[in-house]
Amino acid sequence: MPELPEVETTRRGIEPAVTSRVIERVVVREPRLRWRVPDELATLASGQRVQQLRRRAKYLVFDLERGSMILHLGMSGSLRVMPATAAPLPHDHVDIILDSGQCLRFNDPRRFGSLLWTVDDPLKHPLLIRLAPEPLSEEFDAPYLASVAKGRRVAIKQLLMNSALVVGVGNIYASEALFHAGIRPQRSAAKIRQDEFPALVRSIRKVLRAAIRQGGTTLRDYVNADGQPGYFRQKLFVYERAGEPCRVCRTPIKRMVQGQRATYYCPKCQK
DNA sequence: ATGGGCACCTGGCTGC
DNA sequence: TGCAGCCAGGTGCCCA
Repeated sequence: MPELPEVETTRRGIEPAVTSRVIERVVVREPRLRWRVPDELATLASGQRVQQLRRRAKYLVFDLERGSMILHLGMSGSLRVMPATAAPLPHDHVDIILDSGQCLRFNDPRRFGSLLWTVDDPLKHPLLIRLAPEPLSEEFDAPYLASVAKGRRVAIKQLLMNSALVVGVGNIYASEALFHAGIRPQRSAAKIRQDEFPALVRSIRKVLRAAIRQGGTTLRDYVNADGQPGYFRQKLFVYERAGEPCRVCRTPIKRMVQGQRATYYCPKCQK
């Protein structure tokens, strides 16, 4: 599910409810997520005040006084703020119960999400340490993208989804950014011209920022901290629009498969 | 080092 | 109505 805009929307929605609150207890109803939720997490996190809630790529990092929780929403996860007394529904795997009487409830039908614990610098965690720069940071610019694309024979769309090179861009926003940059998804990264990188970087940033403004994209499962969907779906130019007219030139949008993932593009607008 | 394919899991939809 | 088959916002791991 969630790509950077949905994770960032979740972070912003949850932050006011958790920052400076004490975690009273953690209820793990289903520990079998992508990685088993550590048995000791509930005990170690309980009684600790939340110092800050950060996002790194598609991970949420809850920094406590001693240790951090690292949470990933996977494909179908969502995190909501609600009264701790609310009855749990199917796939409500974890509750983080706060001293405010509210809880953060983690729901994830497919269980591709994860909830981990570390007492070290969370950014040095094995899952986070190799992540590329944030696409909305200054570090991510045309010379950077050109340098990581150099000599890479993979398709540019798959390169954009490689978290060692670019983070936060998943299946929706890779297709969307390439549309706005006028680049065909199947072109080899090595064959992107130098003069195309600035437009591609601008498109990635523009699409991610615009999606955050709309509260992300809801296709199926995703809801924000208040249980509301994101509204960026209405602003998608190609994703899940196969056969429909391009919003710019009316040519039917095409669908193809790359690396076992659907890719959408306009055969006329994208070269 | 790079790239391709598989695995993990549940649920919704399509078409026979 | 039932059911097989396909598809879905991610990503670590294994293999060539």
